[in-house]
Amino acid sequence: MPASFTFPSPNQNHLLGALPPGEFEPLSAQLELVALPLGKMLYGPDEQLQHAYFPTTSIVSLHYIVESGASAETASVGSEGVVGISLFMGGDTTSSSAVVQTAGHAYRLERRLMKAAFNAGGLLQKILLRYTQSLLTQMAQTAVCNRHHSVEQQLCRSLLQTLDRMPSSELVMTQELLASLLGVRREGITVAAGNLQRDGLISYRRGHIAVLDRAGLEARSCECYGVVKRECARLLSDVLYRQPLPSTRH
Amino acid sequence: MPASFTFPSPNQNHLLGALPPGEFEPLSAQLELVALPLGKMLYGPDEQLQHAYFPTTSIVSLHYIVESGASAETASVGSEGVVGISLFMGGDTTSSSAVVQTAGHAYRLERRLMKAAFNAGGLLQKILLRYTQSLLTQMAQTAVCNRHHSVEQQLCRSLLQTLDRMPSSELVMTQELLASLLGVRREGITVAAGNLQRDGLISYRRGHIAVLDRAGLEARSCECYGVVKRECARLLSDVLYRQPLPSTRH
DNA sequence: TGCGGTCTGTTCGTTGCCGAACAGACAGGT
DNA sequence: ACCTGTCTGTTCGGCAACGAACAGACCGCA
Repeated sequence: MPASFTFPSPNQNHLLGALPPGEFEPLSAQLELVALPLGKMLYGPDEQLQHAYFPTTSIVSLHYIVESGASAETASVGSEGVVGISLFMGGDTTSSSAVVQTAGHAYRLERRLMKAAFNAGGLLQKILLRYTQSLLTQMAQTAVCNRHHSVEQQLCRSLLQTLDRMPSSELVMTQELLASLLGVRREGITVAAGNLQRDGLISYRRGHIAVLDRAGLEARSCECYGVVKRECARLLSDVLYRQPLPSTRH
Repeated sequence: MPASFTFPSPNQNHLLGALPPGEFEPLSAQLELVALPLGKMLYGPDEQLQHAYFPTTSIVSLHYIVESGASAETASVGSEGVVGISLFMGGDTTSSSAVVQTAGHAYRLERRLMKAAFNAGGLLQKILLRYTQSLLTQMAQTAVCNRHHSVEQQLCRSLLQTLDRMPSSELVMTQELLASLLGVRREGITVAAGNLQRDGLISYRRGHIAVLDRAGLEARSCECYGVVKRECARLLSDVLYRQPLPSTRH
């Protein structure tokens, strides 16, 4: 990716923002801006998706619940992506579920309109395929990370990935939530977060985490954070049109 | 999926075999049958892919090597799929590598011809997108499996997945290879495989594993085996044309 | 028939995470 | 100001997998 590459302003969706005006205009009338509260399930396992969601300020976690009741995140989606891949890839359902991890907003597009927009070809189709490829990378890396990296490393990664999608350095998430995302015990997060706080990297109180030393977090994170971020940027940098959306939008 | 659904004969590639004659004919001249020896690396991390591979009798493992040197499989591809997704999804490279896990044959298609065939639309495009969706499921499930399931459960899953792609119940793989696929120590496989042999589910000698009790393996495997298999069948059952390829092909 | 390399079995101690249970601390509502 | 529910901190034992090192077994080849 070119050194000059930067992500678009964080209060819009990058995929939609990458469309040229001529392609965005017909779509804009079909998009509906919705608020996504923390914990809302956009779809569950094997459930017919009704909409695709293009997050702007929200973050959605794709995760899977095993028979024993434990769960694990397989990927997360923010303003750089879209939730509901299976609508255009085919199948209409997935075995995983999608849950709002950080409250915020998203544009949503009705099922059939999403399919039609994809099938129309154009830049949108190319962008969506590229994004799907980056999602593959993210899932593959999550698999590797779950196998080989410690809870503390994964916590750093998760915090950084969330931070990248937030306007401020203040994250709103409890240790309980972090534990369920990583698929570990809450106590494990308490210990790891305690270490990070002791060393001055973060500070937190009851569900609010402030990142004090971003570089420090990166140093203690596993390689997975960088791998996913670079790959995502590389895949999308040359298809992103990067014209800001009209400032009227939220 | 309909109860009557069965996979096509295992000595051909299911995706290619699903094409109607009119779509397969122009493609067939561009396909090249190649032998894939055990251990051959089809591509490495960030390496420009030169071909897409449609396995017939071979099995290819997609895996990632972490900085510490450890590795883990993120997905595997047999005759039900294709290696080289990124050629049509975009990006042309991935951060993972592809290594032959079971020797055999595959049809390969040169990079630009693969892109052209995909961009021509038609059933092939739809099939490839569906397959990509099933690959997403497989990777997500691998992530979850790595987090929550024991070595023995994962060993059972891995054996079953390999078995499904083999004509016989005789697998050719050392414990060392299985360990590197699952991303665990070889000793862990020795113990787990020892237990399975003691209980009469498998029997093995120096790199050859015979499955004696398939149902027993399924019972001791984690849910992931079934989830991936069902989802793969569901996604592909309604696009597979299922006309056998001419018997001249290998 | 013997040699050599590969594959498998087994031994230590160690460690990171789990499972359960409980105590304290903070925030927000009424 | 209180009370209640939620969030965080800490304890214990237990276990699965790790890391390293080595012994034995088997196969193929010379």
